[in-house]
Amino acid sequence: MDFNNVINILKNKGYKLTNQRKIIIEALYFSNKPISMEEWLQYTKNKNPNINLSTIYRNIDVLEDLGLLSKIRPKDENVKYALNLSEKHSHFLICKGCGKAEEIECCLSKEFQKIIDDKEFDLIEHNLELYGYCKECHNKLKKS
Amino acid sequence: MDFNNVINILKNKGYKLTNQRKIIIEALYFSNKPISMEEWLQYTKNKNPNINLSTIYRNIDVLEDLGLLSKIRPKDENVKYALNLSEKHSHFLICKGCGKAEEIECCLSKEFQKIIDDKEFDLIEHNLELYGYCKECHNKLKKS
DNA sequence: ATAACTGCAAATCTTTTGCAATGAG
DNA sequence: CTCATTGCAAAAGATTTGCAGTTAT
Repeated sequence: MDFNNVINILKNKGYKLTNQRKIIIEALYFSNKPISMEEWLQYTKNKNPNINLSTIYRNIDVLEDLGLLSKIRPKDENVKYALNLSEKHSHFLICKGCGKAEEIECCLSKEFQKIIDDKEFDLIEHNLELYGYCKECHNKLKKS
Repeated sequence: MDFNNVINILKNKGYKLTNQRKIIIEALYFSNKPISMEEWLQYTKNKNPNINLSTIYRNIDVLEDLGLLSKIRPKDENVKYALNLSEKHSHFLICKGCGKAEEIECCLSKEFQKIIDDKEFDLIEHNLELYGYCKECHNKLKKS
């Protein structure tokens, strides 16, 4: 999905495209990894120093309403945000080294599914975050 | 693992067993579901009205140090806490109706594992939370 | 006895909100 | 023109911290 698609989804739902909103979405769109609120604010302030924190928070609501936002909540760090651009249900492989996150498609194992079925549990949604080191960071670590 | 085991783990690491700490741990131990900070404080205040919020927060650090704490962070609710009593890596099936959580053992699917291996991603840890309705809540919902 | 622990109050950090001004459609 | 959006400042909520007094070992 390219950037204009995102903007169209926004407009089709009746939201206005303000300069701030465009920058706020760009920040996520052009980052190759989920970003913290601090990084988000920094990016946007670079493009428009007047952008206010509360504007970002309000746009989080907008992006959630559009179903375009992924929130990632590592155990030991602040929440991070990313655009959710694939229609398929997916999860992130998150590198503990460089922070890069890659979306991968989800498949709960059959064994898992069986356990859940046996309990007659009606599964509605799930959240899976995978942490480790990407190939590049792994190689760097080995060298040092 | 029974309650005394938990206390022994605590003492073996050199922590003291104070009245407050005992109550704080009891609250988690005797709850059949992960509890919010609010519920946690309420339980402890019932047993000892002087217990302070910051004491609970400080004991979170202790329990984490002991590797006994699970934090569950639903998308739309506050963090919830539970004791992590099984040695095996496991995850929670969390009921959106009654809040009850059941630990289940984890098994990432082979397909999943293959995707990760193909990327040469060095997986260190993962976090999986499953939400839905338990049998009882599901039945109740159907009736109404 | 003494080091760990706690309560309290204040500090810090994150997120939300009311309101008046601004700007997109 | 009109209503959504924004900036600002203040509020609310969550978590942490310094300190002096208390308690388990």
